[in-house]
Amino acid sequence: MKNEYNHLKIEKKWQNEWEKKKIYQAKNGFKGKKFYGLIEFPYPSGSGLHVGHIRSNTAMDVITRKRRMEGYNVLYPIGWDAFGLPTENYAIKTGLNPEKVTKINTGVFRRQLKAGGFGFDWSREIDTTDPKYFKWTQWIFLQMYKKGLAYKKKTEINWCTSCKIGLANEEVVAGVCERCGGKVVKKEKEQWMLAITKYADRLDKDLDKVNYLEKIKIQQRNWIGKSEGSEIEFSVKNLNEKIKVFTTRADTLFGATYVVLAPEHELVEKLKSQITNWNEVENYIKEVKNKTDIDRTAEDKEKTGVELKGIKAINPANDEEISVWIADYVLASYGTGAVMAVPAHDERDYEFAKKYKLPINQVIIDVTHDKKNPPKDGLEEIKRNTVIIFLKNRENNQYALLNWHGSLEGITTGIMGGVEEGETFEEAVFKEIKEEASISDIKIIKKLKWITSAKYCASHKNQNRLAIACGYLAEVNNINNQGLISEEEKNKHTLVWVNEKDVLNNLTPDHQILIWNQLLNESALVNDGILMNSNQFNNMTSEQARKKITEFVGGKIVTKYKLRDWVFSRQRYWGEPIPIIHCEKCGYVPVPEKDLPVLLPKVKSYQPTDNGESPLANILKWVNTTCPKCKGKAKRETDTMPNWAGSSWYFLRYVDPKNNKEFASKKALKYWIGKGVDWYNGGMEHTTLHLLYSRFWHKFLYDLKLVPMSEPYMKRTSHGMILAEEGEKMSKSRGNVINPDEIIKLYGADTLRLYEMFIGPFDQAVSWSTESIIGPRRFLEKVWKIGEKIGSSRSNLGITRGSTSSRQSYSATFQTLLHKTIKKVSEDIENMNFNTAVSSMMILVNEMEKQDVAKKDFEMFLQILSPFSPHIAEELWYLLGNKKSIHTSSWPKWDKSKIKEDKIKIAVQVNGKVRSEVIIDKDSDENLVKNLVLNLVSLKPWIENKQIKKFIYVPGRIVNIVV
RNA sequence: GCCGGGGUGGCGUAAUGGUAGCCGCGCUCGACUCAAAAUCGAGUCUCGCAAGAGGUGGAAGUUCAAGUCUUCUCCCCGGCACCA
Repeated sequence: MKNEYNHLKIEKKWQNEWEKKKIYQAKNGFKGKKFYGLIEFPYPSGSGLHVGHIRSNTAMDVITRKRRMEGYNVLYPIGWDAFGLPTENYAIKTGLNPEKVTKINTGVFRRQLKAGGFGFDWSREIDTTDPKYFKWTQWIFLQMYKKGLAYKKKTEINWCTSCKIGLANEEVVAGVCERCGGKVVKKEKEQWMLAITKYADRLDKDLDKVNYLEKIKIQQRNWIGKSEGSEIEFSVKNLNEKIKVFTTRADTLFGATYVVLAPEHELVEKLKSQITNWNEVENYIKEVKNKTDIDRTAEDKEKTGVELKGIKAINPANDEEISVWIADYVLASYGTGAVMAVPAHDERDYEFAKKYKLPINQVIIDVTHDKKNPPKDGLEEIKRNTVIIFLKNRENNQYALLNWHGSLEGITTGIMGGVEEGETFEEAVFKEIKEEASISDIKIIKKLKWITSAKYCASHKNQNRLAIACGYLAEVNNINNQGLISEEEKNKHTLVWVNEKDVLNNLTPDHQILIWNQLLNESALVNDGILMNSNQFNNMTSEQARKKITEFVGGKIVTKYKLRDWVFSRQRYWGEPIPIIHCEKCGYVPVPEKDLPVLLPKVKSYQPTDNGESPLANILKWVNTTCPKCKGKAKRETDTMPNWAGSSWYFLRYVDPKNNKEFASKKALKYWIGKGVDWYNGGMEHTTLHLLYSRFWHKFLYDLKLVPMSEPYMKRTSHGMILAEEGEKMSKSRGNVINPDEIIKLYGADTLRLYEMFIGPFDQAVSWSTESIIGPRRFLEKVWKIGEKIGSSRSNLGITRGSTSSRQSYSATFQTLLHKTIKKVSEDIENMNFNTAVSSMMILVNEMEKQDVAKKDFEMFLQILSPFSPHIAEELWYLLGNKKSIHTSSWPKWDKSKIKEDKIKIAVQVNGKVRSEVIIDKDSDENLVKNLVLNLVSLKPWIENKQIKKFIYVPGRIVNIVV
């Protein structure tokens, strides 16, 4: 009798069985090889598990299941990152206790994750809102405080004027409060900060030690934003004040024609009495307060600013008097909060200078290295002044270009030539147009503001040339006056006229493309180059000049980071209380470690206060306390920690989750995290904040010798999101959320897991498609059928039909495929190419359907399937007579000898087009292949009566014949 | 705007620089059925009767050979420090 594949029955059955047998619990003996696989623990939101969780959890589940079968002691833990805004906002709205809400939500998540069949070690479940857990979050904060890494600083928060509540950036939508639409302003508040910038250099440098995806390292490095630059002081005229600027382009100092301060810069207030247009300045500062940093620096927005009239600064390089401005594109938080503006060589300064008609002085000559004729090492460099002219015929808007012949064949340029001794640039323009186009009646309509240059090798003269060029736009007054071009010039080049839009398609030298683009649309020259208009520094390279000029003006070379210190305060209820007590006499006093954890008080209302303080500030019974030092009256800190706190060290707690003496024992840490977590997978969206924060905390703990290694994670990979069918984010408000419960009920967890592994490349975003799930489901039904057939067969071999000879041919072809598949799936899992692993198993099963399969071969297939679809694999495994779980069996090894193929089919191309195929021995030599190929009948029409210029044979790959 | 990623059939996608479209969905036709579903078989990039030609967002380039490498350009997605 046949059983239908009933996922409901077998999935529940095995989930219970596994829990009973504890097969996924990590062994605690601290012996043998171990593997710690980690996923980001979920935030238990009210909307339940997202299908995206299933994707990332399954991926690490597949990896850890494979490791377990490879004999590792595996730790694959789970927990809840449960403090946070949504729960608190829900509590404010409903009056329900956030603790209760969290209990309900984690209950839903736990049930859903269990239904997914994940091999988590549930005995180590943690919850960041559990006092036994956050006691240690507070404890680590106190260690930071003791080391001077936690400090108070005035910063700005988003303040909703109508809700009277501090808002997260996310809650500010288009400048207004997300919930009430009220006006949002910046409000100053003293907040706790963590000095992550003290670790900036190590956070950057130590990325070399770890195995993170390259794009993750790049993003972290960019976020940390290390840059070498100079600090230079501009004195304020007639006043004993200095403006310190940070710049990475000290080489352009002679071109600094004004200075810009951030509107918040302290000097602005200081200079108030000297500023003659203070009203205007003050209004501007007010306006800026209502903008976010992103709005401020976005380059598509027009730059704004106000001059500080009455104030002048002195450029220390040339002692020139320059104006001083405030503008919102300068941020107080980066560098020194002031910049020197060099409009000729910085896009933003250029735009600003154009708008406010400020002087623009070129000090760097851009140098283009010709790619076709690059300068050669060791040759003499000859400098030449040149003109490059784009000549326009006004009648048809066409431009004259020269197609060069001889040694310059293939090159197309504008009209060009050298400026002779004693000749002006303009004279050279007229001369060259006359020589090369034989037109004398022209008019110069534009001269390029910048001088640019090109370096190339003039190979016929065996010298390198530096052509210093001036670009011109000229117009023909009267084309009818065109004379005859001399024979000599004709031999050198042909004159052609092309439409404006075709100039770029024809023009070949990069240098001339730059000049053309600049003539049409002038913009700043931002590249390094050679100095000009810079007195004794002329002709230096930018790189040399940065150092020399910084020295010359008494500045210093410094390293700056974009990374800012971490604002650690939240004016919220649902977070870890910051364990600090304010005593009027003693100042800030840390809560003694024996008094940890500082618990959240039980209250009825979670409404924030109306003065920007946390809801905790209203609970006087909790706030008022005694100072641990002087026993006098004192108040508790009412700010709580951000949700990032608990997630900065949670992976450490998993190794010893019930320890109440320390956050984890040394022994457990050494065994499990001796060299860091083995493999941490998470979302790209966590690359800059969570990942960096937890690396920072870990380094701090390492410095206290509390963890054995300076980096927390050995390997970091990332998953892509699952979007709704229409390619949008899934969200309640859009109503396009897929509930995994329904999918599991209808198709089974095995199918859902398999589908999500098959859906597309793991690291990329993909759209959900309920329609497509049927594919993986059909696949599992086929597997079920084949398994049933083999299981019910009497023969141990599992072969029910066929003669001896057909069995042999079965052995040869099928086993080759089987072992290739084992190899591919094994390797694909390591590289997270889950989609192609599933695809190759589908190919194998399609083949299995066509023939009888030996039981032991089918068992090997079940083993490689088992990490993806653990329940059905287990069920069939037992059905075939096995007595112990498939998940504790040994991962199958592929047999190299079975994969090897002697004869291969390769394509034969003629001029790059496939014209035929040929079957050859794998290691045939070229002559043999050539002989075989040239006599192919199917190739005759393509090579007959043609001369074979080249015969290319890439062993084992392809043949290409060039005729 | 800055930083990071991506663009290939109707759809999700595959392809160490070497026969573009494997695998899956959908669709078409056929078998089974009174019928439908399920299942099984055949087909499915475009144009063309065919031979063949064209084709991986667009333009140019390197190469015997480009989806893959280089430059430019257009479009889409993620992050931007108080969402997690």
